[in-house]
Formats: sequence, C-alpha cells, structure tokens
Amino acid sequence: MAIKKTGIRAQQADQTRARILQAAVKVFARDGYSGGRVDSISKVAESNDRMLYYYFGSKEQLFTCVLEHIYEQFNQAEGKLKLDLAAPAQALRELVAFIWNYYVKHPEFVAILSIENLHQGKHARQSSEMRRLSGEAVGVLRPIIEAGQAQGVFRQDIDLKHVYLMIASLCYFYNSNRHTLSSFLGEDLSNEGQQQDWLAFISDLVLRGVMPDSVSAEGFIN
Amino acid sequence: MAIKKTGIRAQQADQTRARILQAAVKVFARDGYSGGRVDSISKVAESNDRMLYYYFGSKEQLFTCVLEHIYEQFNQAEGKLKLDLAAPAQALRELVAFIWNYYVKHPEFVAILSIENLHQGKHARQSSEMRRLSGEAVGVLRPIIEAGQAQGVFRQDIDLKHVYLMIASLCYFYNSNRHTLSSFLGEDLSNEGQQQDWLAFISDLVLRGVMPDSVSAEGFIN
Amino acid sequence: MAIKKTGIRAQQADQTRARILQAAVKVFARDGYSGGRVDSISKVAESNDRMLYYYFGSKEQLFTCVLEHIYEQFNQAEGKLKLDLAAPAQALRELVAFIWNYYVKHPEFVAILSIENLHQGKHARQSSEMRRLSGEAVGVLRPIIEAGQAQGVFRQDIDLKHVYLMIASLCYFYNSNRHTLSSFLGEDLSNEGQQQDWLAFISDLVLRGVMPDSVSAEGFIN
Amino acid sequence: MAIKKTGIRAQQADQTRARILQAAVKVFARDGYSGGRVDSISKVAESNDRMLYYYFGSKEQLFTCVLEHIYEQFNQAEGKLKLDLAAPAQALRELVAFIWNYYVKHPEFVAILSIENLHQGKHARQSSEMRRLSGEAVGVLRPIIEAGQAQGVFRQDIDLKHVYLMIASLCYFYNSNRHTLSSFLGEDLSNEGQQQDWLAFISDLVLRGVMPDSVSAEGFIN
DNA sequence: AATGAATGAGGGTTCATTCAT
DNA sequence: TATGAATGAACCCTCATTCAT
Repeated sequence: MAIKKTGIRAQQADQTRARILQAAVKVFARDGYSGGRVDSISKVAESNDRMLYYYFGSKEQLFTCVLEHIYEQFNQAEGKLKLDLAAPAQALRELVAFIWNYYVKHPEFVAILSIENLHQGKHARQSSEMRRLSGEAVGVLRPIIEAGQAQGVFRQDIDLKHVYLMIASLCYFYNSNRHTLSSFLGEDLSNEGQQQDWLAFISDLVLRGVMPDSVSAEGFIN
Repeated sequence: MAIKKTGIRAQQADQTRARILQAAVKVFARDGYSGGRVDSISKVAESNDRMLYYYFGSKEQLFTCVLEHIYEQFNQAEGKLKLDLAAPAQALRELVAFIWNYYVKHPEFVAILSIENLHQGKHARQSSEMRRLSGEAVGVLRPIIEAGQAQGVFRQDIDLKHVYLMIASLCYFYNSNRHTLSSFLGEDLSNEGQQQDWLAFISDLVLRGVMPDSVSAEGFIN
Repeated sequence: MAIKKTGIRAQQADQTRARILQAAVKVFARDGYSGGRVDSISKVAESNDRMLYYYFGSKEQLFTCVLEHIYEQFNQAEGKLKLDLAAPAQALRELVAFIWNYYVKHPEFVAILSIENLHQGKHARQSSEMRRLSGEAVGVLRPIIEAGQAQGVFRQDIDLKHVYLMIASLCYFYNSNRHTLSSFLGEDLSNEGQQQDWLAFISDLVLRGVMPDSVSAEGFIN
Repeated sequence: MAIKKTGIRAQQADQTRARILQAAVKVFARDGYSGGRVDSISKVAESNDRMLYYYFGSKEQLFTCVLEHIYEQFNQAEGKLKLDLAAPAQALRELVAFIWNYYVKHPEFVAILSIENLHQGKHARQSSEMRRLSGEAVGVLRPIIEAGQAQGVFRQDIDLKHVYLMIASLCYFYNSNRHTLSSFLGEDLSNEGQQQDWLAFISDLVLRGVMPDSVSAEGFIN
C-alpha cells in the first residue's frame, strides 16, 4: 500500500477490487449477509466469483472489508465538517444535521450497521482496522461539548457518551426502521417534509438535552 | 382461531404449532431471515420440517406469523400498563421505562423488527393482521400527551408522532446497535449500570422534549 | 437395524441406499477418492446428490461405508470356504487360490484398499465397524496353520502374521500394480495364462514358505 | 538436457524446475493425483503456479515427469549395487535387501507407483521415457539367476519374471498397504523390529523360491 | 397429525489453466 | 524468467420444498 502501484494492469486490478467492494456494499445492504449472494455481488461488479475470492478471501472477509469501508467513508465525510467552536450550540446543530443527512443519503450505511449488529458485531470485533477507525467515535463531538461547557451554555454534568448516543439514536432509528414505522404510524416517513420536521425536532431536542434547564433551546440560538 | 379447539389431538396440534412459532422467533432473531434455516427451526421446536409447512405453508408465511406474534405480545404487555393520567409527566416516565425494559428483556423483538426493516417491511405490509395490530401504535401515548396538554404541563404544539419516535429511537437504538456501539465507544453497553444511566438520561430527555421551554424537567416532576 | 423395516417406501429407500453404495464402490475404484465426484456417483446410482448426503452424510463418510462394505463382502465370501483341516497343505492351497481369485474378480476391492492406504488408512482407523470386521484377519488362516503344525507338515516356528502377509502380498501386488508391471515387464499380466502361471507359482511358494526345509512342496502334496 | 546450460539465469531456471519437480513428488505422494493441487505444489516449491505451466505444460505432464523422475532415481540407486555373481544366493539376498530398503526409505516411490496404477498406468504407457527406463526391469536380476543356474544352485525351470514379481510383491505390499494392514493385524508394521523380521522372512522365502527342492535355504547360504 | 424419502436449484468455494505485462 | 490478474467449470454441500404413506 505504501508503495504506489503503477502500470495499467495494476490500476485495472485496483478498479476491479473497488468495483467488487462497492457491489458488495450494495448487495449486502439490499439482501443482508446470508441473503447477499456472492454471485450477485460479482455480477453487479461486472466481474466473476473467482475474483471476489482472489481479492477478499471469503464472503465473510469481504463483509468485514465492507464494514471498514463504509465506516471510513463516514469518517472522511465527518472530517470535512468545519465547525465553529466559538458557537457551540450552532456547531452542535450542524453536527446533528450532518449525521442526519448522512444517514438519509447513505441508507446502505445504516443497513450494513444493522446487519452487523444482527450478527452481534462479530466482524467489527475481529477487525483491527475497525478498532482503529472507531477509535474516535466521539472525536468530533468532544470539542463542541467542551467549548459549550467552557462558555457556560452547556451543562457541566454531561456524559459525552450520552450525547453521542442521543444524536445517533434520533438520526439512526428513523431511517433504519422507517419501513415498519411508516406502516405503524400510517405515514410515509420517507417523505421529505416529514424528514425536515423530524430534523427540526431532534435538533431542538439535542440542544435541550445539553443545555441548562432554565435556558430555552430556540431562544439561545437565535 | 375464533373457534376454540377441543380434544387431546387438537391440543397437541396447537402445542406443536406454538413450539414451532417460538422456535422460529428464536432462530430468526439469532440467524436472520435468510440465515434462519427451516431445518434449524423444526429441530429447535423438536418437530420436523414437514410440520412447519403443514402449519405455516412456507418459510415466508412463518416469518410473517412471527412478526405478528411478537407484536401481539408487545401489545398485550403494553395493554397491562396502568398509568395515572392525572400525573402525565409521571405516566410518560413510566411508559418510557416500560418500553425500555421491554426492549432490554426481549432482544428477539428488537432483532425481528430490524430484520423486517432490512427487508423493507415487506411482510408487515402484506399482513392484514399486522395492520390491525399496529392500528394504535400511539394508542397508549395519546391520552398521556393530551392529559399533559390539558394540564398545561406539556407543550401545545407537540406532534404525537414525534414523541412516539423520540421514545422509540432512544430505547431501540441502544439495544439494536449495542454490539457495534460497545466496540466504538469502548464500553460494554450491556452492562446494567450503563443501562440504568441511559434510562435515567432518556427519561429526562423525553420530558424535556414535551415540556414548555421555561420549565425544568427534573424540577417539575419532583 | 434390529427392527426390520417394512412397507414399500422403506424397501425402496433401502434400494436407493444400496444403489448409491454400489455406485460409490465403482466410482471410487475407478477415479480415486478426490477424483471420485459426488455427482458421478449419484448419476451412476440413478439418484441425485442430495440422497447421497441424506443417507451417508458426506463424501468422506460414504467412502468409509464403501470400505466397510467391500470388506464385509470379502469376509462373507471367505466365510463360505469349506476347507478340510485334515489336509492342511491342500487347505492352504485352496485358501491361496480363493484369495487370488477374489482379487482377480474384484479389482474394485484391490483399488479401494490401495486408495485407503494412500490416505494413510484414516477412514479405516476411524471406523469402529472396520475394527470389528478386521478383527479376525487371520481367522481362516490360523486353524490351517495349527493343523499343519499338529501334523508335523508345517514348521513349528511359523509367524502367522508372516504367512498372512506372504499370501496377501503375492496375490495383491500382481493385481494392484498390473498396469505398470505390464509396461515394465513387456507382458500383459491381465492375460489369463499369465495369471494361471502366477497362481501356480505362488501356490507352491507359499507351501515352501511354511514347510520344513527338507520336505519338497510339490512332492508332499501329490 | 543433452546440451549443458550455462550462466546464472539458466542455473536458476534449472533449480526452479527441480524444486517444482521435487515438490510435485512430495505433494502427489501425499495427496494423490486429483488431490494434489497445482497450487500446493508451487507453494511447496516456493514458486508460483505459472512456472509450473512454463516448465511442465500441465498437471498431467508434470505427473508424468514425476513418474519418470522417481523411476530414474530408483534405477540409479540400483545401478550402484555391486553384486558378486560368484555367490548368486548371497547376491540375491542383497538385491532383496536393497529393494526392501529402497521402498522403506522412499515411501513416495511406492505411493506414486500406486497412484499411477490406480490410473491404469496411463501416464507410464504414454511416456517414451518410461519405456526406456523400464526397458530392463529384470536387468539386475537376470545375471544373478543365470549365474545361480550355471552353478546349479538355482532351479533350471525358473521364470525370471516370476522371481521379479515375487521379490517386488513381498517388498512392495508390506509398505504400500502398511496402514490398513496395521489396523487389521493389530500391529504396527512401521515398527523397525517388525520390518527386520519381515525382511529376514522374505529373504529366506525368495531363496526357497529359486532353489531346488531338496536344498535348504538357510543351510546353503551359511 | 405426523413423518421418512426425495428433489432441483443454488449455496460458497476451489479447480486447473491462460492472459498480459 | 517470472508473476499478478483473470476465468469458466466444477467442486462438495445445503437450501426450501414436496411426495407418498
């Protein structure tokens, strides 16, 4: 990896690998792990079964790579966020919006994470790459909270982990379970208006969650 | 179903059916839909493949029955809740606690719902029984909120659906994604202390979510 | 096994099992263990792959059954031998002739044994049935030798195992290696005349091997 | 081959070829022809699949080369034997001991020959090199027998081919089938004591096989 | 009501081999 | 000379399902 490959063949090889990986993301997200057929993946990738084993060893290892891949992509996107720590509440709102939008626009990210959890997180547990990637789950969140606390606009007794879970819950569940929810609630949660409303709601809610009791969420921001 | 069966043979038959259904809940929750083998189910049920087809027709129909079954169970449990509408905040806290505890104690409920969503809710959509069962998703929640609004302790501009989603999100996600979350956060979310902390946090948060801005959550309740 | 199966279905089932077993003998003998395709076997048996697994569990277990089967057949045939212990030399000649003829007429027996040895006898070692069947490898030979010793026509210092190995070697190798031998010796060992000559030779040789030094083999018999 | 290659590149090439050949001997002997994977061979040879095809064309041709190779090695070893034709019985004993020891020390030779016979000797038949190498299968044996006959210590009516087969049978079978034999006889034939006893036994037996009836085997030699 | 026997299609995986550089 | 990339066919085996009793 350190040494850059050159030559047309090597480049094509990288492309083949990449195509298979992307196809796997798509197929696993659509059909689950067991349901995701090796054959389907290689067809979507316009390659053949054998190459999948050539590059990834097995279906299981491929899934692990998929997991690493989607997480890396998420991390990259998150890394590009430019948040103004001088305005912690605003920064927090923007982070919530980012996460929400990422989940909405990347249903495969949500699906793959759900699949992995149905498998008790066994792939994530076995992957050292995953441990590296997840090292700073709260990495972006932490400075915001600390800045808010320093300014006195956030409560001092906040558990960072709780804030993280709160945001993730509110963004994830709506998307991961939108099908049964739409059935049960009798409303199409995929509708954009609904989505906007929900984002507004959780955005406020998160702020309420971190702010001192006497301070109004809306009031403060404006 | 409506007509009660009698006789030993009929009872045995019902027992066989019930054993298969419970085995299916267990196996699907553990292995997913594709991964859940008809064979495994009949073995766990101490029956044989053929009976599964005899009673349920197909794997797919069996899964639909499983879905209906777990939802019916949840509804029954929820129906037993005795909430004091005279104290809406307290009632809301109790509802949150109930849902949280139900998810914690019935991981198969959470798993099966996740599976169904990975399948785009197709079984739920096709089942009229499901539509009936889900008819009143917000049925328990509605009177609480209305009572709170009548008393002036809850905001008037609350969207019932948002409250429902908020509670469900905060209870569900922690459980459904606890494996990857434990990895990422570096803490075991299955730990009981962690669970208690989280319940306390979301319990407050939900109240903050429904109360007028100037009223403190803790303050009001106590 | 103890309870005799009845009914047409059960009989057909036994036949199916038997057909697969016989086909397996044939195919393994022809193509070796790795070379013997599950598919070929089920085709020869006029059945299908699935039944092979239904009855035998795996290719490996099927091979073990084949091993047991051919050995059982051999034992049965050997058991039918009626040897006159009053004439030990003659009895020994008849035993040699029987073994020789069995190997000639059952090349699959020879082949399967060779295959098993190329696999270091792992199937035989793991099969309790094989241990039972092989329990009396020298069972038929022993009384002959003891009778000969009692009559003073066989040497007293004979190692039963050596006699067994001598006979088996001389009968087996000619058949097991006839292809390369035919090439190397420039003569077709499958030719019946050659076979007769060899049988006569080894028949004498075996007698020479067990008789006291001063007694001529041919002389004594005639 | 006739023209000696020179230069470092050429030498390396020869070494690669030799490594592959030796690896093939090892792998085929261990796993059989079908079971012997091209991949395993190239790995053992610390080379790669492609080189195997570069040097040998195909798996089948490689096996043929293996066959030729092991036979050549045997011939070379046999050629180094210095036998005293003035003492034919002693010479015959030494030849038996040589063959026995060669088989014991070269189980791969025995294995590969067995494999080739399971394949009906097709590779040997197609190889002109094999025909050349096997040209004088009885080449070493013939002068011994003729010398013995001339001295009157061996029978006149001996079939050279029978003597060859007798020796080969008695040496080969014990080794080729030692796994099942050990199982069946309940004794470990790989044990050195057992081997020595057997060599003594067959050594005497072979002499008995070639000597006139009235002459004792042991008596004569000593 | 219950169950052994049977099946075709397809599961993940590996095979020997060839291409292109 | 040497090697990564690629392939189609076939491997052993298991799937959900149905038949016949």
